[in-house]
Amino acid sequence: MSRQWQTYSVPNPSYFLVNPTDNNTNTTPALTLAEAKAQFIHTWGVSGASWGVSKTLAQVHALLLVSPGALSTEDLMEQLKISRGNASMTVRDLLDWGLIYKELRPGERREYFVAEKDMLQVTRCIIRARKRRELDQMKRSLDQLANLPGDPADAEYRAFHTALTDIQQLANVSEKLLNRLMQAEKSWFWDKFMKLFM
Amino acid sequence: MSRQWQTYSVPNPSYFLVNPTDNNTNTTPALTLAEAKAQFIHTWGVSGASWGVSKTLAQVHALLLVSPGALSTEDLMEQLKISRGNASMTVRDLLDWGLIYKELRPGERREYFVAEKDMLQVTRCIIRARKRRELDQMKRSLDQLANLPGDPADAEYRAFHTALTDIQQLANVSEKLLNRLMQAEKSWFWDKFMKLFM
DNA sequence: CACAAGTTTCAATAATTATTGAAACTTGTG
DNA sequence: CACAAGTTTCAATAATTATTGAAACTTGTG
Repeated sequence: MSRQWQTYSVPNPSYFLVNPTDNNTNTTPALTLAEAKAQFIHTWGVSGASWGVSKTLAQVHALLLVSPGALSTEDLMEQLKISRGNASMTVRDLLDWGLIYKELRPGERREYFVAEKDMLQVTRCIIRARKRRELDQMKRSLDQLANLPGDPADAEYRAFHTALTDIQQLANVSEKLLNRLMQAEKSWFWDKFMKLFM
Repeated sequence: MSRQWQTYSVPNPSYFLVNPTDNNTNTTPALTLAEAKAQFIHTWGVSGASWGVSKTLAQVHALLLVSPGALSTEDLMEQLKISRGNASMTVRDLLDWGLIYKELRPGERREYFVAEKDMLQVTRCIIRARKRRELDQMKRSLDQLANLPGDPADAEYRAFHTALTDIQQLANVSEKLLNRLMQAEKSWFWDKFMKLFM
């Protein structure tokens, strides 16, 4: 089993080939489930990195998302080939984001983790965390700059003031939109929202 | 002049103090315009870094946004204290994103750059570039994985398949929402959109 | 309270990403 | 076509960020 996971870090070009161990009949899948998982984890890691999260964080999340049961720190270390320290910190981050939960098993000291599987909920968690880190932080900085008094006849001042108020306006709209998305009920999301926008 | 810009790289705590060169009457601003600009450029750089763009890219963009006229590569280098190579590459990136324009002056070989000042347009450019880099890229990878055939009685397979189709569904909605936002006319944006969401 | 079975922390290090700066290139003009 | 005034490229380096792994810590149990 553990051999199959090595493709997490080094994606294997044979993904795109027919599984060499089957007889190549047209009913067999081109990918085994384990290969597909590995590829998904890789993809999710790359996507995560292009957002601001570390590759490992995204990969742990991906692995838990596609795992039917809960996994322990030990499992994560082994399957993703990461160190104990890394696993511990990553898991803590994911708990903070609200993307995974601890699962305690009676009589066991070891902790297990399950992913939040409801994608709408996942989206909310991500929006909440990123909004706090990026938008709210920025709004605070802008507020004290936008109403700097100055001479409206000065082109330098006008350019500055216009740019800042425009950005503030945009930030306000974004904030409201994000708040709406976060509150969204499943039904609201799929009904009103989807129908409106398509 | 050039001394004032040093706060771009090392934010100066005196931002929050009354300008020591004025007489501290209550009609004088707490910040000079140059200080406020420097602080804005710093803020925008930090925000940019928490998205996926380099600090320099965000700062060049910020500087051009608050500059009433066009600036040359030389101006950018001097005001942001960056190297010629860095300025050249950053400017090219910003041109690619569509966030700035070249301004050619008859009889001069030197190139000048102006920022797109319409924030709605800026938003569109950013959405377009990021969507292409992140969402479209991901969708492509997921498509080939989501319809992997398998045994629906296998919990491993079910978990994988459910997670992937859920993510695809979410990606589709996101794509449509982003497309809508990109098409949005100014009037549509402020009327329909803002009113609906507030 | 000693110990076993875990988890967390954090300094050192590895990996990645951004930046510099000099050399190569481009382009218009006498 | 030589030169001046710029721009671009890219290998070397600096700066930043992620990861390791060993030591410190925690917690439940005999």
